[in-house]
Amino acid sequence: VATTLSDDELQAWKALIRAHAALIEVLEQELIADREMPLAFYEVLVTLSETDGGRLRMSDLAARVLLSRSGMTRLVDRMVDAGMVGRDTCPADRRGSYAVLTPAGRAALKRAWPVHARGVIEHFARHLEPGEARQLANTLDRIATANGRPDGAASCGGG
Amino acid sequence: VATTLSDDELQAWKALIRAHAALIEVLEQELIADREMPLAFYEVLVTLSETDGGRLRMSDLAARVLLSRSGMTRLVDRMVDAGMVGRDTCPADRRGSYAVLTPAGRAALKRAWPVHARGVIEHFARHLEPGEARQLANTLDRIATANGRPDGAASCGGG
DNA sequence: TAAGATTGACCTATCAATCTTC
DNA sequence: GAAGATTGATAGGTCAATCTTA
Repeated sequence: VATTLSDDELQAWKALIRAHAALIEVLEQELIADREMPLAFYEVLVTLSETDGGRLRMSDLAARVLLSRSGMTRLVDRMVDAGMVGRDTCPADRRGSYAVLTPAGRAALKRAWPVHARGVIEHFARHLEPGEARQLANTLDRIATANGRPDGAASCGGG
Repeated sequence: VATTLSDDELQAWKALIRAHAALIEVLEQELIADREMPLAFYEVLVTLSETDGGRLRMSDLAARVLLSRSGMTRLVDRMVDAGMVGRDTCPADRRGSYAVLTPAGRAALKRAWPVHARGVIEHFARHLEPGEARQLANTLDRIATANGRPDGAASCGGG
């Protein structure tokens, strides 16, 4: 392992910070402007919609959306108020609680998804040259995995 | 401009989110564990140290560290409490206020920098193959710049 | 009237403690 | 006692309003 940071490496690290900040900011603004929905809501809707039955235990949901458990409790509170998800107890383990997509939640996702996809194309994918997307995905996935966030799920602190 | 998102593009975008989250988390934890300093303090110390005289107007500092003006006021409040920076009025424009590195701030940066650099090597640079750093810096800088965050400075909302 | 900085009100995240169930 | 979820206390951020100076 090298003991010094090359200029390219430092530039890459700084560019990662800037690119991330810029993208999150613009995508969130567009989603709020078009659909009055914060990115956090969108992430939860997408994550639930990818599961069978549109339901997930609170802990699992928190891990996939990179949030603490208590943070997820509060995020789901807000989404329940907005009518997008419901809560459901699980018969097998009565400690547990499910977050479940409501029909309104599915409808909201259906409307929000084109807005988000267009934003990702416009602000991110459009600036990649042929082959760069694959290369970028490869590199960043390797880094994420090496630091404990493989593709499928993730662990996150919180109580 | 394409109207659909390829799988590679979507994977790259998701990997960017995960890599960023993982890196920020581990680097912040290490800096706090070793130096009891949050990453935000570190960024301010580095930014000030790169200027002539170790001083910068509050607005300039906010722009470079990607924070709103009010956010920077509060961050500097905490750093003044910690003894790392001071405030100074500027004689030319008495509306303005400078944040200035104190000797203790310079000393804190001197101790924190090796910790941070080691973390960036260990968790980021170490996983890049030869040439990848340059490629990554190039790609991400292009995206950041296209979205309004060129290398030098940045604009940020806030009042 | 506008610009720089701060303050007030509020939002959303975390950590630690708590409640319920296993 | 341990695990899932929630709640209380608190940290740190934004926006809108305010104060001072240009």
